Amino acid sequence: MNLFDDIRAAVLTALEAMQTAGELPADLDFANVAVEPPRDAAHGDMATNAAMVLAKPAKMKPRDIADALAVHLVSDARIESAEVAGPGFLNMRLAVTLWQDVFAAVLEQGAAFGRSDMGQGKKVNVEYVSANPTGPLHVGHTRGAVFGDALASLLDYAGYDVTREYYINDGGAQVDVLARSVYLRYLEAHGQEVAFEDGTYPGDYLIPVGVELKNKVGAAFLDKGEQFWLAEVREFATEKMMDLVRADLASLGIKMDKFYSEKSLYGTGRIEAAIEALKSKGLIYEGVLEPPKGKKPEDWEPREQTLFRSTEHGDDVDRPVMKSDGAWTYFAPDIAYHYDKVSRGYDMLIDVFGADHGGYVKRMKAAVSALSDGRVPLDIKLIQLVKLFKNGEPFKMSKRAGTFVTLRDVVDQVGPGATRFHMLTRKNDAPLDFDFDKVLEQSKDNPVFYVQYANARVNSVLRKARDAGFDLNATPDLSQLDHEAEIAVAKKLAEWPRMVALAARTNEPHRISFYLYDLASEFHALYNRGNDLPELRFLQDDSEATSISKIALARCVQVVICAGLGILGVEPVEEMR
RNA sequence: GCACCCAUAGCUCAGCUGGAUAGAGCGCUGCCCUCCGAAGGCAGAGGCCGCAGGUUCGAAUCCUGCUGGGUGCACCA
Repeated sequence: MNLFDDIRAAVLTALEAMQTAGELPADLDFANVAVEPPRDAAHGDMATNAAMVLAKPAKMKPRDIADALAVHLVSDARIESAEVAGPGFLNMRLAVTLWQDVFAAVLEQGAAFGRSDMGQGKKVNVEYVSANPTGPLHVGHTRGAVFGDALASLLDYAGYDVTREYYINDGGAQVDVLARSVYLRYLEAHGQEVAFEDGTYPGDYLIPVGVELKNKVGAAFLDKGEQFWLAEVREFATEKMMDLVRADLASLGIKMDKFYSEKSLYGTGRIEAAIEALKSKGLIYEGVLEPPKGKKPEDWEPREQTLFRSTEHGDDVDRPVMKSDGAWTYFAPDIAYHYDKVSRGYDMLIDVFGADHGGYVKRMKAAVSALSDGRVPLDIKLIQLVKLFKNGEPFKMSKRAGTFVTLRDVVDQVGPGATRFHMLTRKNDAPLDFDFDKVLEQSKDNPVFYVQYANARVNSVLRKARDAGFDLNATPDLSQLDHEAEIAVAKKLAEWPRMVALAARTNEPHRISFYLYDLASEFHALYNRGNDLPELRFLQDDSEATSISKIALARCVQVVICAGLGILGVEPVEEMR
């Protein structure tokens, strides 16, 4: 149920009535007619821009259209008044029963209130994290992980058929480095002194892997050349690292539907098939690229390479898919991977990348556009940096100094819920401050706490109601909820389905966080007014019936907050301690 | 040199794909809360939406050009 859609439908009906009455030309496009909450509540409950949008095509004055439209609208029992304002806005006041119906709808539909069918079951693939399998996930990955996961839930809630996917970069040189590093730990496990040179991973997390390798193969790899053990150690180490990654993700409540191995693209003809697909469209050629203007790489020299004509699909320059020595570039498996996603029948692809990968956006979009003949849109969301703070002081990370903060460090210190919520309090392309202390602070300026507190307060109300012996299964008389502060809550609740649709359309889960904060804020305001106005308190000692209806309102708030937290992947807290 | 992202209150940021007098939190000022609705409440001040043009009934939002910050720029993944 979306009240805004309902009222928009009423506006369209009125406009059509005007057409039959000859008050408006017959051939008009109503697509741009919108019904929105007015910025200032004093203007009314809802506003439409219909008169302004239609003035030009109808060759009429906005006010004339608005005046006539108002007459038609008020004949609808749901619309109490319609007044022309400003340049031609039509401000509507809705019957109070409509807002009370919102409560009824929330109670009836529960968590499904706000669900949308905009996705129409279309298949969406959300690829996120996709960190190299060379170590534990760190804070940088955490934000992308939370974002991608929340976005996936959001799209699911909006009616899409969502797949959560992780691309394992296990085909490149970095897993060889991993294998060599593990080999050193393996030697160490055998009691040898080893030196970690540049180009190896010195992290302690590989020590147990070295021991496990020893337990598995014994002394078999000692005093052997790399060609003897590299492939096997690589395989072993990558698996161990993915176990680590899976466990890290699980600590945040993230479970992928699919892990896709880059390595599986090599030697299976899949890369060749993808490039062939591009070739058949005339988008592959042998050529030499211009050197980049401005600062030229020192070792630049003209080389003939196999190039993808990505400029045909919006890129700035064509991109090499095969090096001059005949090996694939890193871009080639990426193309093959996305070709695979397209082939799996997705209607929409989303990639979540770190902001430092911004340079790949155009070429990836070009590849998907070419491979799907423009059928499948690819949206790439770039995730900005996380700046860590402790006690308000910037917390510098350094791999060498051993002060680099892992995903696990964060989750262990502040918990998965606070981590997730806080990571979603900024839009993805804005940098995020993460202060270990502030995230746990119990105050109004901490949105995590403020939203959780609202839910906990509802629980507290319910507890007290039970203690008072009220029958919580009784049918509430919602017509008693007519105070302006109570209706304000209904209005905020009515925005929820609209907000879900907006957030899903723009792929911006942070909008859910901000909405929840607003809703919590509205609820706390009502609760606080109970201090001065006893008749606004949820529990009315002298009237069980009144209490029951007010408790229904509190439950509605709880339902929507829990639905929202569910999208964000945050567990609601029962009570604040 | 080129591309992408960002620029909104003193600070940290929202801002509904073009709508009305641009919002929130912190900080600041003033009042209230000192027993049962606790981890605060109410009100106020604070703005050239980076700058300059353009598009139209209407621009923080779209276009162009600047300024300033971030990221990335054949063969590395």
